[in-house]
Amino acid sequence: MDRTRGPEPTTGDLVMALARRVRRAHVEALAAWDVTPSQARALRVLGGADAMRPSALAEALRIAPRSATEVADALEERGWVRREPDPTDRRATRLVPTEDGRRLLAQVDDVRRDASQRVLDVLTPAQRRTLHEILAVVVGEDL
Amino acid sequence: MDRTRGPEPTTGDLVMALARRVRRAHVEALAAWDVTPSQARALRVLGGADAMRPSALAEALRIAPRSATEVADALEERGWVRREPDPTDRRATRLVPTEDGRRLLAQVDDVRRDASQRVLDVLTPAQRRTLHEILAVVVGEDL
DNA sequence: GCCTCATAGTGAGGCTACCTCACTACCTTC
DNA sequence: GAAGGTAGTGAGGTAGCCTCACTATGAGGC
Repeated sequence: MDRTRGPEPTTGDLVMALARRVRRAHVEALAAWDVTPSQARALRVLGGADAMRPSALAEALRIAPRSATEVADALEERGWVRREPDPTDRRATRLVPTEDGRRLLAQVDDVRRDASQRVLDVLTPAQRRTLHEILAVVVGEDL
Repeated sequence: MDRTRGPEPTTGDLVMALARRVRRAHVEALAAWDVTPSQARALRVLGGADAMRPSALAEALRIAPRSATEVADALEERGWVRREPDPTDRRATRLVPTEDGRRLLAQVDDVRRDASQRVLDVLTPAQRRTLHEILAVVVGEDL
């Protein structure tokens, strides 16, 4: 027995620990483009459709609508999305990725893929596959 | 083909997504004790030893020494750890969990375990075991 | 047409959990 | 006993969330 160690970490603890490493890898990898992980995440969701309302973005990202406004602000400021008035509802706004945004998305996606790969490279390919599958089950559709 | 979806999420994305859910479950579960997840995490590490220096805590948690000071402040303020002068080095401080701190740790650990279990309950027991094992390999010793 | 109620987005302000940099007090070594 | 390293912390900053309150607009009943 090793009395100097506390209770065993829960699976939740391990998830959190791994997430911190992934986040750091992403931050580092994305720094060159002046993109934060949450901006990249939002851009990835927005890139999946032609146009999207902030509220839909919020739902997909599982964040508060107000927070979606915030990330949209950041993306707009950097020229990666445009805000257009929704022709069918004058209260609403459509978030539309710009050409720059789509270009960035393509580049950044590879970089992020590499970064998380590096964090996981102590695993065998089979373990990586299994991990991915199990996570996909828990997480389901949206990020 | 579903043209409305963007690139497939990387394993890293899935880890981050799951981590957000675990974090929320923890926040919710711990709210009753006025403990934040990071405080619980630190307390768990501190509970594994009789006394620990802030710098050692920082290393175990993989955060900057300055940030360890911060979480130690929070734990001390709530009466869960004491700062004692290190008798062997007058620059140093020893962080020592109080009786209250150890009691809290015991209670909170169960609550956290339940919370992460709930997030993962769409998985079969075998999948949960596999997930835990694989994560343990990646994360290794420290949180 | 008007009234009521709901909905879309955002300003204001707050929080956690990190960070770097600069500084003081102390230790170690020569 | 001076030089250089180490322990902890004050000051100040950031990302990424949150709630609450507000405005502008839409939609249904009468």
